[in-house]
Amino acid sequence: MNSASSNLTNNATAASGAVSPTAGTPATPVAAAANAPAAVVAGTNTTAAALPVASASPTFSPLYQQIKALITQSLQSGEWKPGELIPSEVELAGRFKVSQGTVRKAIDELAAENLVMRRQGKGTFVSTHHEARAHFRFLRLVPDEGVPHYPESKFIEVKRVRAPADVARLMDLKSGDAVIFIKRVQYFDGVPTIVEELWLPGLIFKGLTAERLVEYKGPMYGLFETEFGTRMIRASEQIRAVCADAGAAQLLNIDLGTPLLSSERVSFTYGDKPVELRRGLYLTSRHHYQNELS
Amino acid sequence: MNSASSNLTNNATAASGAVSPTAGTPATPVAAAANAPAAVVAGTNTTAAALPVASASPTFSPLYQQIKALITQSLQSGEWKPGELIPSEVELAGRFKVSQGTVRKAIDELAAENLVMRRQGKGTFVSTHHEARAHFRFLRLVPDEGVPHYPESKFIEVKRVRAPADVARLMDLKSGDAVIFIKRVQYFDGVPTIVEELWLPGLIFKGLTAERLVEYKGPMYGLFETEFGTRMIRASEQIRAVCADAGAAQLLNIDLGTPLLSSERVSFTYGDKPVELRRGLYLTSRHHYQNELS
DNA sequence: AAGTGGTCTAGACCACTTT
DNA sequence: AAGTGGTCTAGACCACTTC
Repeated sequence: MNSASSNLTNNATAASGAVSPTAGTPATPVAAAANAPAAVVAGTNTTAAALPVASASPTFSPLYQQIKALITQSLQSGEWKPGELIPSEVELAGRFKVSQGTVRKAIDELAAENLVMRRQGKGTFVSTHHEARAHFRFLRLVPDEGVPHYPESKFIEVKRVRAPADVARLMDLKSGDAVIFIKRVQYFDGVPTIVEELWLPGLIFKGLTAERLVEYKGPMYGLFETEFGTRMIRASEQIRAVCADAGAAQLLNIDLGTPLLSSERVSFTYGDKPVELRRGLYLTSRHHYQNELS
Repeated sequence: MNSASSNLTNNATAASGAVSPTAGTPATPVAAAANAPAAVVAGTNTTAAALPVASASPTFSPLYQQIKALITQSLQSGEWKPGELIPSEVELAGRFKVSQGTVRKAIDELAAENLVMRRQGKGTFVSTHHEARAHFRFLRLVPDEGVPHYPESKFIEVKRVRAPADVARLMDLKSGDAVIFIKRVQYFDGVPTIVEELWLPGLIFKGLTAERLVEYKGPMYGLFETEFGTRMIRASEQIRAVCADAGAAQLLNIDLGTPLLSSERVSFTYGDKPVELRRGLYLTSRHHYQNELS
C-alpha cells in the first residue's frame, strides 16, 4: 500500500506553500525520508530563487516523468490490469502529492504511447488487446478490397525447444534456453495467406499448449495478456521480398517461387524487454501491407 | 497583418475577471468586433453557468484547436517557411488574445505531427526536409549492416505526360490532367537497389526539369519544399512482394524473377491533399524495409 | 448531483541559448 | 540580462457519463 510519495525529487520548486489559499497546513506531511519530495521547500519567491538542490541535480527528470514511471510500474506489476479503470487524476494527484496537472501530463504521454486510454466522463483505462482498435496496430496485412478483418488460425505445430543462436540473440536469451515454438497458417476468407513461426520465452509462457491456442478465439496478444500477464506494447519489423520455398508453397497452396513478403518482428513488453520473435511469410496477391508514414 | 483574433469562439468561458488577483482590471479589453473572442463573457460563476452560446454551439471546437488551425494556415500560406523561426508562444498568445498555455497546447500537437520543431531556449521552427532527422521518416529501406544513409540518384526519364486513369484517381486529379513523370534508379554504395517512378501534379511542379533534379543533391522532398513550396507531411504506403520484370532486372542488374519489394506511396501536403504518387521496387537482398509498430 | 476527463487561464520558476 | 521553451501549481469552468 501507499508506497507512493517515495522518492520524488521536485527540481522545479513550484510556487507552493506561498500562496496556498486554504489554511496554513503544511500541505505535504509526507514520510519524506532523504531528499525533499514534491511541493515542499516553502519559501516566498524571493528567497527560494536559486536552490542548489534543484540545479545541481545531476540526473534531472521532470516530476511528471517520475509520476509516469510510477504509473508504468503499477501497470507492469499488474496492480491495474488490461481493460481496468485506473484511479482518477485527482486521486493519483493526492497519492503522489503533486498537482492534477502534473498527473495529467504523465497520463497524456502514456495515452500517446497507447498504454492507457482516456474516456471523457468515465475515466482512464488500461489498454488491452481485446479491442478492435488494438488489433490493427499489429496486423498490417489488409485485403486489397473490402474491409480489414481478422484471419483464422490453424496451428501446425506447438512445441518446447531450445533456442537456436539467432533466436536467442534477437530475444535477449542465452542460446539453448527453453523457448516455445509455434507454427501456424492464417486464412482470410478461407484462403491461406500467412504462414508464421513464433518463438516465446519458455519461462514466461510456461503452460502454453496447442489446446489453449486452439480454444482461444481472437488475436494471440489477447491470450498472452490475460493468460500470461505479458502485454506487448511495441514491435520492430524488418520486411523483405523472398521466394516461396517448398514448405511455404505447400501450406499456402501456391507455386514454388511465388514472391512472398517476409517479415521478422521482435515484440517488446514493459521496459523494452523482448518477449516474442515472429517470422511470417505473407502472400500479397490479394492483400497488402499497409503503412502510414508521418 | 493582424488578421488575428478574427473569429475565435471560446466555448470554455474561462475564469477571467472573477478572480484576477491584481487590480480589478477588465483584463481583456480586446477590440472585440463581431462575436466575442477569448476570455470574455465576464460574469461570476453563478450566472455564467449555462450560456447558450457555449453549450448550444453545434460545431464545438476547443480554442487551442482553432489556434492550431490558424497556425497551420500560416504554415501552409508560407508566412513562415520551412526552417524558419515562428513567433514565440508569448507573441502568438498576444496576437490571438489567448493565454500562453492555449498556444502551447496548439503547438504541442503541431510538434507531435512533425509540422514544427521546438528547441528549448531558441524557439519553435518550421520543420524542413533539409534535415537528417526528417530524411528517414520517409526512407524506410535501410542496409542490413552498417548505418542508414541516403542513396544516390540516377535519373532515367523526366517528362510531362497526361495522367493515366489509375494515377489520376489516386492523386485526386482528372484523367488526362498534366503530370510530371520521373523515373530513377537509386544506388546504395554504388549498388543499384531501388527503381522508382514518380508522378507529380503538373500544375504545382511546373518547371521541374531533369537538370534541376540532377543539380540538386539530397532528398527530393527537400527540393519540392524549397523550389515549389510544397511540403509533404505524411504518406500512405501499400507494400507487396513481386517478381522482377525485364525492365527492373536490367536496371537493378539482377536476374529476371528475383523477388522485389513493391511499394506504392501517396504523399500528402497540408489539408490532406495528395501531391505525389510514387511506385518503387526495392531489392531486399542486402537491405530491408524497417518499420516500428506502436 | 456527483464524478471523470477536457479546456482555459494566470503566475511562478527552471533550463537553455543568445546577447 | 533578456528571451525562449519546459515544468509545476491552483482554480474555474465545460463536456460527458453515471447514479
